[in-house]
Amino acid sequence: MKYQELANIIRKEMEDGVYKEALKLPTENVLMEKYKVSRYCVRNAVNILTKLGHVYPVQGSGIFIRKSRREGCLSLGSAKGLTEELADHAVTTDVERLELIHAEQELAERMKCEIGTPVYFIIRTRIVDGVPLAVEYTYYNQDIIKKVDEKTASGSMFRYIKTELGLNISFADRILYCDKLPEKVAQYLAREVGEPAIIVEDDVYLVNGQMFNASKVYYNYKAAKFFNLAEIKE
Amino acid sequence: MKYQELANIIRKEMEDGVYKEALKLPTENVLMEKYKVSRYCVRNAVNILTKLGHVYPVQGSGIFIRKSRREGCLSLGSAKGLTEELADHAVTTDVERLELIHAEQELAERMKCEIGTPVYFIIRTRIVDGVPLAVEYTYYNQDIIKKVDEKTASGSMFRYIKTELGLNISFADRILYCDKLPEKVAQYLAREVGEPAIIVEDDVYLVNGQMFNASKVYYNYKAAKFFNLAEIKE
DNA sequence: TAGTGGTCTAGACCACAAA
DNA sequence: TTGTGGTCTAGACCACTAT
Repeated sequence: MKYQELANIIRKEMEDGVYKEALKLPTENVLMEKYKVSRYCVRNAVNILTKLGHVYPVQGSGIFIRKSRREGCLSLGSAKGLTEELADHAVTTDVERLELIHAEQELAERMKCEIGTPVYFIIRTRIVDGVPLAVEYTYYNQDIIKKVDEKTASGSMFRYIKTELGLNISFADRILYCDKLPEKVAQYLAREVGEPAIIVEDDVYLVNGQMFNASKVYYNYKAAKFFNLAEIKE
Repeated sequence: MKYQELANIIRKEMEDGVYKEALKLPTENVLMEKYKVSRYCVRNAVNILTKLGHVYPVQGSGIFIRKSRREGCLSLGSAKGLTEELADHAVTTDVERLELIHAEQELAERMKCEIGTPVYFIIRTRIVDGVPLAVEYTYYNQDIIKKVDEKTASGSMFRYIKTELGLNISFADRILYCDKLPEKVAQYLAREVGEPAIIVEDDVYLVNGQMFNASKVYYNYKAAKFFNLAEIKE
């Protein structure tokens, strides 16, 4: 995909401060000329950067660089796993539990699979720079994710699924709410029972529309902030 | 915009159950033929529906209808104000405070305006179906939003800004985290001090890139859930 | 193999901002 | 008035799914 690569290139240039002076990207015409691509590619690349919150185009005026307040925040609009998202930090993982179970009715419904489907059930504590950040309760459909062992579970599951298994992840349904920290989770996080906790539930799908993963993650409310870019149309 | 209208039409048809049987939308070719538009329009319309989480296209296979778990949730990816978002419910608003102040340094920085700029400061309690859902602390740049009175503040500010003032809202930076409910907010929400609360901070921009609104909203954790669609690319 | 959505091109006109 | 991004068209080829 030319436009995805172009987006990466421009992103890199922005990080290197190439456009810091101008506060803008070059015009579409200049970008077309510079990278010898059609306007379609340029506009798609800019769309990607816009969705990521790096720029905003203004009709008649230019493509402005945005400085958002996302520093230190986890992204709600893109999901690539904690390991990649916090690549600048030391992320370690304690696998508290890893077993192959069979989906009973409720789980089968959530995971849109048959009752009795083999499913990996994993509990992990994610520790960032020495501080417990989150506890994940997560399920993987074993018909799709054939093999998970302690070693893979202690690393980046997303990377494993993409590069080792060659599967293409597409999108995630995400529900977010707040509740009091239950006892078991409080222990994993080394915090007090009844404290506030942010809870994020994800349903994750492949490009072919198959759901392969469901999860419920409790975040340490002192350590976790989230960022999102909301569109307002019409 | 033809494709925005087309998206609305298809959305309407989906609501009316036109494609319920097939579980899919018609193919791009059929949609082009049916609505006499180019492929560009069809694909843009489908993109809108995809971003809203209503469909997902699968290469080689079709455009599938999605049933997400968003029922009863507030959207994080689109921001159109509580009044519109909860159009099915009875939303009432108590204006606790409304005054015109002048931005001191900290506020001026956040709102990207000069120190001393006149700014409306508003506190509102939003009540949904009789239950206090949220308390908003919000600031409007008076250079842009010329006039706010008690009456407008007790209704939909977004609708007022769009239809009365004719301004085009574009996007919002959104930060979300969790904390213990402070005393004053607990009173407005009629809940206990120290309970969990979801806090959402928005910076809202016009299409010309001007920031006109900053807000901090405390949600009743028993009543508020949020939904978002996360993309996973590369 | 036929049909689907994904990528890409070239070119036109429109709406808005800045000079 | 000029230059910017926004919308729209027509047409080509690619990648993937179904059969």
